[in-house]
Amino acid sequence: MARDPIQRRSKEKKRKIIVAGMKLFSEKGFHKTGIVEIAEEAGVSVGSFYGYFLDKKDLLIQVSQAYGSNIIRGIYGRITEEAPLSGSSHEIVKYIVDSARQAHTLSTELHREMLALKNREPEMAKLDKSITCSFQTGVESILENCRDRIKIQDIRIASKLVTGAIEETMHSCFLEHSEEPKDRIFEELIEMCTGYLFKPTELN
Amino acid sequence: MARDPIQRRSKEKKRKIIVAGMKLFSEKGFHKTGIVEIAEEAGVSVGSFYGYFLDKKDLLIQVSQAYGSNIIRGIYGRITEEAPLSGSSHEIVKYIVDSARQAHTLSTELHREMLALKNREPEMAKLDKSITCSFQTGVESILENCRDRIKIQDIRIASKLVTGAIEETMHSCFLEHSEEPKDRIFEELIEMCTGYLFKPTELN
Amino acid sequence: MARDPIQRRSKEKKRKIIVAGMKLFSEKGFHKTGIVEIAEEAGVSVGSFYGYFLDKKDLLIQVSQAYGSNIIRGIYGRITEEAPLSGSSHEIVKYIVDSARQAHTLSTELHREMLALKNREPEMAKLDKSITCSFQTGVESILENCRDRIKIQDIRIASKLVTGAIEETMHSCFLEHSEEPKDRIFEELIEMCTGYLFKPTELN
Amino acid sequence: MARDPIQRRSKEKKRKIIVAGMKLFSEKGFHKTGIVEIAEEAGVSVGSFYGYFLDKKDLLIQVSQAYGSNIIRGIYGRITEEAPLSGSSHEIVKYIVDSARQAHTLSTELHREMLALKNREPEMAKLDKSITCSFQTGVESILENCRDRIKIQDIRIASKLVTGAIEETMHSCFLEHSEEPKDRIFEELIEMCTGYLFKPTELN
DNA sequence: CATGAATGAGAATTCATTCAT
DNA sequence: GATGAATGAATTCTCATTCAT
Repeated sequence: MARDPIQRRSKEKKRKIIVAGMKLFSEKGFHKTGIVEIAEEAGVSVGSFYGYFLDKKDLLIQVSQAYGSNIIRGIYGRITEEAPLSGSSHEIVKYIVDSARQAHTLSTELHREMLALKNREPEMAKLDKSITCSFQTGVESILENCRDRIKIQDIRIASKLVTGAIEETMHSCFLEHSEEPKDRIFEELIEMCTGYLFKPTELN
Repeated sequence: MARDPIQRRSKEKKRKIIVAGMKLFSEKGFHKTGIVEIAEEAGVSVGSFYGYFLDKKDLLIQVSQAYGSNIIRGIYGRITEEAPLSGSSHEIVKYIVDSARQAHTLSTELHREMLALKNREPEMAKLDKSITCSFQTGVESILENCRDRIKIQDIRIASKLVTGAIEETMHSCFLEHSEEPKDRIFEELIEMCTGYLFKPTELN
Repeated sequence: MARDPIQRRSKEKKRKIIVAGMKLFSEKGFHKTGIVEIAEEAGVSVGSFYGYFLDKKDLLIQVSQAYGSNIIRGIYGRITEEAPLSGSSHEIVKYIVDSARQAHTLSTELHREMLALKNREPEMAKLDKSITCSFQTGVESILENCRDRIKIQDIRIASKLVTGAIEETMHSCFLEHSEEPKDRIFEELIEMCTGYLFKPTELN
Repeated sequence: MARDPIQRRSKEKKRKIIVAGMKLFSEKGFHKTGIVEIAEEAGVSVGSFYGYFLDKKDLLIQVSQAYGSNIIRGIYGRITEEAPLSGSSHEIVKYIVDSARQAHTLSTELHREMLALKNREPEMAKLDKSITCSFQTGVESILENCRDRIKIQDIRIASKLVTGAIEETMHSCFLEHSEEPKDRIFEELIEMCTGYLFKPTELN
């Protein structure tokens, strides 16, 4: 019966467990990390663990949510507000790509693990979706805000496509270690997306 | 001591185990599938399993290899030869996207599981890479073959980008169940890639 | 991860397991005794077993140590202090032989098993050696204490020989069931040792 | 159904298996040696193994018998005939001790393993007994043959005692590696036994 | 509330023995 | 007779979860 931490001490303990989980899931993966280990890392007893979390999966979900909300709040959350809408289409797309880039620099290893589990655990999938979605929504509203310079009809689908392409490129750049220079790849990515989304600039 | 099957019967048995593994890993995931279960599904004794495979991970690798080589041989392998090079740029890209689509229709669930494990198991990652690579190489050579109609400079990087975008779209369409109509998405995908790769057609 | 029992309850549990091991190893031998059986006999879960012992071999070692220290402390340990040094040489040797006899009445079956394993398990051999050694040392110091009545030069080697002969006789009397009357054998044994160790008595 | 080898080829095969068993049991111990391994070492199929032996234990027994009869025939068997009865009592005992010494030089490791199992396997115990017995009987008849110089009354018991002491000393010298010089120990052993068995020489 | 020892179902793996070819 | 692949019971060990203190 996971209790809701009311006192400060409790909250602190729960936080410690989440941090420990984040660290260990990242380092060793979900399946290879044991509860005892997590408790030790958090400086907490096994019993306490079950005071705050239903089971190991529950911890994973909360760890991922913490990670996810970091990304969402920290980066995608502000994507709309700070977008350089007055800039060139190239600049706008570059801003979007850079945002994603920042998000993925955060904690590659944990992301890896989340990805590894989202296909089996519905909670995980939901979370992943909400992260992606928040990115997608951000892009959508940016595009909405410069609808007159936009070429494509269905902003929804276009956003999906573009964010998908960006995400994938991030993964292939950060999780696998491709030989191609990252910067060249990102440039091309921006090129592709700009060309797809925006009307050609007059004087180009 | 994994014996190497020489005789027909043995080969057949090994194949059965691989098929069983493919099925169960797809349905329940690697971690939730037990050896006994696999053996039962294959109509084989546990002892026999260990006659052909070192352990469960060994089976996973071989299952994935089987799956991978299916895709490679069956689809990406022939991508270059059968590409409609004389068709319009749109048709060419459509052909590429459709190939990917076929590959992913094959065994979505297993692919899911492979993806889930490639981040922890080096063997798995290698395999995934070789599949992706075979696709990428196919696209590269197609582009090579109509270089005069191609807009982009670096075919290598462009292929990577395009195959990445296509793969990602496939996954988001087949593994997650997006609400948007698949066909619309694929159309847009083709649009994006065509616009990026090819010079604009005269009479457009 | 064999926990070291600090609290009373834990110690009690560990003791129970050792007793169970002692019993079963004695009755059925090391190889034919399973962990589950041991746990059941001890009234403890399998998990608990692994809480206190690294594995079955670890239990064997600790069982043997317990048994060994019983013998050493209980019998050989006091051999020097209580030896009837003022008695006749025959009485002294009789005392030594009787001590050994007591030691071997204790737990013949387990001793059997220890013997059976000392040739393969270094830990076991070490233990056996330390038991024998403690006996030998005891004999040495007794002989030291009546050096003037002693015939042989090298007390060390003589002790080794004598304790060896005594041990062997014990084993052949207790482990195998010889037909000869034990008492006659022990008498002769005493005779042999006395004659070897001590100068002949004047009035004999 | 262990068949009795009639043809030469069969006999040869069986012999090979026994030799293989002897080697492997010596090297790795009974429990850690597998049937497949034995068959391979013997250059024979697993099926064939079961053509000649009922099970692994059966092989052990036969291996031990082969080993035992080697000792018996080769050494203890001839002990009586070749004893230097005309020599001094010291020479006679020395001859007995040397015989035992030879017997134990033969295959220390296998003997070790036999010892390790004789306490559990009745067949094994029987065999060990028959070896010991053959030694004991040999000693008995030697003593019988110089009864006039013998001090002790009961030759039977005295032989048992003496052979026991000799055996034990052999084991402690060959199986454990005592630091004391072997030759000194053997000299003392001879001393002890001579003193016990024989009347003191007049002119000594 | 906290603790961490206890639990025991479940998982992987081995290997003596059989038997179809 | 010979072969060696097949069998599956038996064994060891792990670890998420509970609960008495």
